[in-house]
Amino acid sequence: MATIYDVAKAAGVSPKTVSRVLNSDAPVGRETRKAVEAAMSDLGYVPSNAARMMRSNRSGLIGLITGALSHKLEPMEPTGLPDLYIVQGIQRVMAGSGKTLMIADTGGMSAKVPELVRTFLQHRVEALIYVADYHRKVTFDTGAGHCPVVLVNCFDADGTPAILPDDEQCQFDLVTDLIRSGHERIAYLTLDPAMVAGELRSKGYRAALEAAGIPYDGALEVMARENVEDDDGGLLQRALDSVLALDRPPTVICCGNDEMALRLYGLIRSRGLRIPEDCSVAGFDNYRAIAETLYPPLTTVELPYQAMGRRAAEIALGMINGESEQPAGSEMVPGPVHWRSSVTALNSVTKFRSNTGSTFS
Amino acid sequence: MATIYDVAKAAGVSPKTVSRVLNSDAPVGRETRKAVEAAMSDLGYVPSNAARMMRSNRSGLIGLITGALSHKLEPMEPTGLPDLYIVQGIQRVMAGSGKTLMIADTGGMSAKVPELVRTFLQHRVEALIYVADYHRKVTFDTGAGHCPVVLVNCFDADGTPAILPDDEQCQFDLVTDLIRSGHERIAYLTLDPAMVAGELRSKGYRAALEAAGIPYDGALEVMARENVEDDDGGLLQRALDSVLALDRPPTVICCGNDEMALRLYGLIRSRGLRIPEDCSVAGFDNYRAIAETLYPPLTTVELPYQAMGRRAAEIALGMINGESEQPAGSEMVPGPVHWRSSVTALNSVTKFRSNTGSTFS
DNA sequence: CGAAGTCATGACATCGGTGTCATAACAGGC
DNA sequence: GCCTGTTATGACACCGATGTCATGACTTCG
Repeated sequence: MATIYDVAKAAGVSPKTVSRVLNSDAPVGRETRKAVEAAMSDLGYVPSNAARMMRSNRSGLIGLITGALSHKLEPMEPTGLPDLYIVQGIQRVMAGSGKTLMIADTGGMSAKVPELVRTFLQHRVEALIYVADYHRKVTFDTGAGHCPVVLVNCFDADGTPAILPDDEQCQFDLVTDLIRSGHERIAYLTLDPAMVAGELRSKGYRAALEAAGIPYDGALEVMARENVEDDDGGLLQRALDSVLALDRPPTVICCGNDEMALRLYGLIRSRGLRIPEDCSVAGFDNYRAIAETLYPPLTTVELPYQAMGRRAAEIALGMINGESEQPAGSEMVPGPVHWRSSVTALNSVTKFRSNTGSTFS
Repeated sequence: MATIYDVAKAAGVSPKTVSRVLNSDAPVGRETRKAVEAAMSDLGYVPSNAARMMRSNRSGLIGLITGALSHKLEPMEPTGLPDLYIVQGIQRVMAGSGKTLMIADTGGMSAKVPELVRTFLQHRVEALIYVADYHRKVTFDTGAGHCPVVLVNCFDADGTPAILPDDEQCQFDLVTDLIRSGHERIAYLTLDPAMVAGELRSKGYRAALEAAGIPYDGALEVMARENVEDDDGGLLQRALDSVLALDRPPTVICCGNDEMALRLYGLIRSRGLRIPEDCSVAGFDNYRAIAETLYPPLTTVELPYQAMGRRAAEIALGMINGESEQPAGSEMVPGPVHWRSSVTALNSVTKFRSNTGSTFS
């Protein structure tokens, strides 16, 4: 592979002049420039980033660690691909930034992360972005390497900058919209509260009730999914029956996610109830394969994964440029409520404006 | 960031000795080694790949260019994610090879490819892999840079090594299995033959008939999908009616892909026919969201995208090591037939063994 | 016309590792 | 005791760019 010396010799100039043509950081005579450019193209010269980096100490690389690529990709598995969306968002911002994004996949084994970090540090990446596949707490260690780190869809104990989905705000917005449309008896069939997302969503649910002055009724909030392998759905059935058996049964049932709503549709109908006339249903995730396909289409709320990715990329770039001193800690990104016909309005208000940019479809 | 000189000074040895500890390419005294290792860990030393590369001229990098990450990811869009599967296959092989895979996404704009190639060449990647999103012809130019290139899911005019799905063989296998189960009047509603995949599948269909000694009837092979925006499905309806109206109508209808089969199910039933009793149906792609969900489940054939990715990675590694001189030209990878109940057996053979590793589910 | 400023260019050192060769200490064989 | 061989280590050049400084030619201004 041709070097800058080969080009210099071929053009009859000094290497430094070739360098000046490459970077246009100093004036070069017209004839000289032409000769150099001709030599470069003759020799198929491509400058070496490695050599360039040794002087400048700027690699132009951003490291991205994720497991998004190794997902099973079973299209019918009712799980979105949150991390893939996040990666897309990051990719989009980086593409326009002049930095080169290096993506490394864990292959599903988080034990490989330290090795990948090491490789990235050897390449002197200017920032590291770690994308988790679901909202959770992690420990992310770069060794002693003091490289800017941004966590996405996860957070650690050290206050590393983190971009997180605002599960709480989303659930709050959804329940608030339900209340505005006249619902007061609002059940919530929750995910396992051991999951970060589950706990936050519950908080949002209660906060929305409180903000509206509706007393919290513990009987309306029931765990309906355990984070275990052999969850056969019995938990959901019992949860549904327990809220339907209340003296004042709910007029709407919120689900921990859209998948749960999908199964709930069948259970509710097998109890002889109509959706939404006898019982409204709301989900969480806006997993469109479910939400738009169900009849009636499902009211749900969306976590803004692409936007999270974009935001993470912006923060990483900002840290590189030293703009933001210490973005310190986590940043929540809320997402829109998708209002569909699985929820019926109980009051006379036929139209209302949400404060959260809800969409109607 | 600490350098090898800092470590040397801290350990009271020469930089070269530190280098020897790093690479264990020469004996080092036990005490010396311990001192060096202590210094490295104290300083959080990480060797610079850039500097290392300058001497060795081996970057340890493989460049991967794809559009897989920027797909729309609409889960209900009846299209698989072939290139994402391919990337997974490549990733898997590379992870075990000691090379670092750099993934660059085109963001859907193929015009950005030359720029990405240039960036990769600047990083002195040892090989370049280009993954296309559907089987097609491309031109892929690395400039004068003589870097090994492997194309996946596409091919060019210059005989660049290419890994391709064996559309023809797959369709051949599927039709052959149909014939074995007693079908002789086999219709084929094709994709637009302007598509590479469409043409190859048609060839496979005809070859299977010929191999079985069944005369080809042009009236049974009808184009049912044009590669245009406003394809409203009318073409498919007319194609179906034309084959059903024949004197000897088909006993089984093959579709250009699973999506077409999905729509065909509805059309066939609206004609008052039962599947598979009155008319069997076969698809192409094994797009599981469709094939496994339909009732009855769809017999179809799968293109082996993951395997293609793995094979491409192996070939790239082989070219780097100079093993395979010139793998020259393209390599076809066949995939398995998935035999499901959308096809009924017309003969008395209840069980048969395919020569192509069919699966039964 | 001389001083100062701009333009175009080259010599040389440097970044952080590693390959080559030299050196020193010490062992064993004759 | 001398030669040869092994082990452990260092000095030094080099990979391919670029930053710094110097140089010579030419322009401009007072």
